Amino acid sequence: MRRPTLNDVAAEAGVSAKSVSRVINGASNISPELRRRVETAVEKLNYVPNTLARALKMGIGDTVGVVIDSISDPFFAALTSAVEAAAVEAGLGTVFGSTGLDPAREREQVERMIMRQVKALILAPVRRSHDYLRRYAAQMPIVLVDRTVEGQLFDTVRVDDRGDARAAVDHLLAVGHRRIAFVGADDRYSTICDRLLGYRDALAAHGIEAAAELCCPQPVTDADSVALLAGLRTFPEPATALFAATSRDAIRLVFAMHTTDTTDLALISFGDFPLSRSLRPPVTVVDHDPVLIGRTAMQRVLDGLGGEHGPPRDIVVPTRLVPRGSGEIRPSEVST
Amino acid sequence: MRRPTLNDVAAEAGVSAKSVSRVINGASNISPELRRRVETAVEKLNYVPNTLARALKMGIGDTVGVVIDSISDPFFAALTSAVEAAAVEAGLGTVFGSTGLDPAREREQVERMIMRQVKALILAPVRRSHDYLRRYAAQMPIVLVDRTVEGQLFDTVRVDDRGDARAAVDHLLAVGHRRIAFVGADDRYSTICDRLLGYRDALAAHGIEAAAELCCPQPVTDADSVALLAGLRTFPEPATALFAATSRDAIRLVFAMHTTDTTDLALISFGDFPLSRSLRPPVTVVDHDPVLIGRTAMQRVLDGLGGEHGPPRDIVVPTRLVPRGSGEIRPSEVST
DNA sequence: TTGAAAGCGCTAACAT
DNA sequence: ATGTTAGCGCTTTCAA
Repeated sequence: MRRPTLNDVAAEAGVSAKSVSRVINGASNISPELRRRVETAVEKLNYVPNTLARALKMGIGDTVGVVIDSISDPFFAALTSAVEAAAVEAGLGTVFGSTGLDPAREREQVERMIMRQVKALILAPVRRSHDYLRRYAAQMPIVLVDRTVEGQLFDTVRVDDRGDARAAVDHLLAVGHRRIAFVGADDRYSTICDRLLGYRDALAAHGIEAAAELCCPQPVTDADSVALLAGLRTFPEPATALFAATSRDAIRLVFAMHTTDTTDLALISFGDFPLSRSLRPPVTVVDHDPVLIGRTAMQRVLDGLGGEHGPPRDIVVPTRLVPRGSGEIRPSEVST
Repeated sequence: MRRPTLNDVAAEAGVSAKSVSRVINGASNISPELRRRVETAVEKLNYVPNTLARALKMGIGDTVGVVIDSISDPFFAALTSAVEAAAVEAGLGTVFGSTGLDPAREREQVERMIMRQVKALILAPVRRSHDYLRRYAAQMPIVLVDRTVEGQLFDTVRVDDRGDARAAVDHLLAVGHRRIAFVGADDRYSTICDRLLGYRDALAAHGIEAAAELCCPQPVTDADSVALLAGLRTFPEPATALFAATSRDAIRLVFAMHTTDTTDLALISFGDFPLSRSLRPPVTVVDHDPVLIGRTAMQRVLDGLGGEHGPPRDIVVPTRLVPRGSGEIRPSEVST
């Protein structure tokens, strides 16, 4: 039951511990005879080196920590997967932790990572002060993803939520819509707040006032979605277009629209999703690519590990507005 | 840049290392005065304990390893998330690794886990011999998820792929279909092979021969899906129903069906997916719950850690056939 | 209640 | 080409 150690192997092979270490790590000057004996012993005992001890001795591990909202969120799953792939390529391991959007748990997870001696940290910060993070910034590269924190203290990789949302709403305005609902408002996410600002920017630029009743929180249940949609259509001046703050909101809206046989509302989703092209009409989306963000973040980590020590950079990756049909429905086509 | 150690804290506080250790670990017999001084020093130095050293000393870490195909596969993302949640509750950390379906990489990842002294291992095995795993089974609990390996050597948590697929195909047969296509055949997955067996079981029980041309590999591109669908409908005896081996296949089929305005083919998906209810008709699915599998696997891990040492168990979690419409289309409704 | 010494498994420095 | 010594940061005896 006890795992064999390097010393066990040394004893078995009748050589010194250091010789075993050399063989394991592929040092150059080793007699074939010794190598053979060590390898036999390793095989016999099922020896696997203890990374913990090695990391302890070396002073640092060879893993990067990734702390995100939830691994089951498709956006973060894809981001995380991209980070892992890039890490594997760089010969690094990855350790994940999820915050569940709880600031206390974020800190807990980050400190877990530090305890594990991670070499670098990639973090999707939860809203709140991040002073506690600053002290670790001197010890290792820290790259924020998806969201910023106040003060531009760390490297950040994200999209321009405000500008990209504005562009999407501009698109709806250009088609002729004036009553555009924002669905999925949620204070807990700074990204969503920024998208809301972008939405307002676009309206303001067209001299339209952002009506409070057109700004809706995320529908959570099926009944919610249906009620929300019904509400939006029964105002004196009904909504003719919907801007979904996240693909999750878009998916819920699609459900409600299909349930109620609503096919005459324009819709743009911030974030693509698997079946977006298979709906009728296909859904126009802001393509918000998590893989690109993950890869870029890992690149920054490697730069930092490579000794680059410039000031924190705010890297904004571009998105594309992908018109597919749902965002091009004209208000005149909407039956009121 | 160097991280402060327990000894640094001891020096700062003017006490012994062991006293610091006691405070950190919340030992009982400590004078308030000493505790205060240590806490001050910890705060001042931003000390975070080194888990590696602790784990080394203690002989074992406090994490469980999870090795799966890919974290960006929604099924495994959900499974993994459930494992993580259960682990957090049990005060354990989790380390993930993905295999990308490569047997060599599977072994690499598993050994990485062992090197990190994980306390237990949860693994979605890739097809191939798993003799190498047996030697670790004595050292820690190993629980296989989603797929078995030959010989019933380890605890396993999975669904009855064969039986559940058979039930789904039985459902189509009961509706009256005789030409049912199996879409998504893939030798690399034992689960999919089992589903194919179940498909054949159902047909055989009805005295129907499984036509080779109705067994299709996974469509990979959009063009593939469309061509595949077109092919299935142009046989002398066209397919009237589709059984999708995975939700991924179902999603591709839905895309092809919508692209080609095909609404008169029956479809059942093995595995649910987000928009399944929003399509028209809504998609009938075999509900294959990754969360339940993840939770159950973690439970087995905890049992094993708790010292339970029975023979390996093969735990089969149930699925439900959820009729929503697409699986109830009758062959007479199919225009040929 | 607190501290000193020993050692977990490994490797870098220095022998030999 | 191989072995010896020492110590990474921590905790567990055992003393005081």
